[in-house]
Amino acid sequence: MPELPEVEVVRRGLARWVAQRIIADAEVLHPRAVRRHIAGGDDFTYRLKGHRVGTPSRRGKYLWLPLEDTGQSVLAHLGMSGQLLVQPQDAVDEKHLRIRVRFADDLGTELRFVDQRTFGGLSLHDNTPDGLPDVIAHIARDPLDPLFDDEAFHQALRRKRTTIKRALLDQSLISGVGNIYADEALWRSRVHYERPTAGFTRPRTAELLGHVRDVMNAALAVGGTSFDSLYVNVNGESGYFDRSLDAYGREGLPCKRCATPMLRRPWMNRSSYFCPKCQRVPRAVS
DNA sequence: AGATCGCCCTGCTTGC
DNA sequence: TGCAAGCAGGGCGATC
Repeated sequence: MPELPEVEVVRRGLARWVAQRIIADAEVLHPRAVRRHIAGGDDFTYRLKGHRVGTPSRRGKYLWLPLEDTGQSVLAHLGMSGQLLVQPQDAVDEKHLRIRVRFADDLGTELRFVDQRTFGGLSLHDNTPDGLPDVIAHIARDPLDPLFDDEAFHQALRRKRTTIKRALLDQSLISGVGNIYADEALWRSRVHYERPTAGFTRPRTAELLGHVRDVMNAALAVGGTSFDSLYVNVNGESGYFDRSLDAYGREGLPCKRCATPMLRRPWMNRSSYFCPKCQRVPRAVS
């Protein structure tokens, strides 16, 4: 499942294989894949035609392709199962192919949005003066963004009446962190997922942010290897998840620090994995 | 107004 | 073996 590192790998692939190409045509094969484009699939297709793709950008789990000289961008979110693939034009359609984009050149490849569960999608939006699609203006900078403000994040934690994992998944506070990286960073920080954020000290916030960055950079380094010349790879089954995770999915397995069996707890209609010894449940706060 | 909850979706896994 | 429930879960809109 794509989180920030996987989306960044996709962005780099698009920069290499799609940037500067002129769109000849697009084809929407499933309306849900463009549900965020309010005017609908035909309008989406019409507005892409004839425009040159600029440099792909990313914030958190969102990425976008600017259309040069339009002030607009094609926004993409991969959701749970989305892939952006650069495929030969004559390759057989994927079972869950949702959108196809053809180019006005003779490179012989096209861009495909493939998505089994259709939680993701593409849409076209005006850019803000910052060059950001307007509908994601509320998304915070991500922890790999040089302009991410650590101190502002710490102060936001102090102000909130919430718990740390909720805060990590709140894309308006910090973006790009999903369930997996949240559990990994919390394990590395020895912090329980239900610890109230209001009591976070500056050193604790700093350590947590450091671990978020470390685990994302480690994933990014591995994810980069799964890229090849034809694919803009978003392969959730690639080796990283099996080899490098310390917490996520390790229910019943020994903690890699203290050998205590790891636990899984239902949390917000999903799961939290943690070590009951390293990550103590915080005492209730009044 | 900030926090919380339910829904969207499909394929694989699990259990009876 | 077959069917159904469970599970994966990001983001957004509704609700309290």
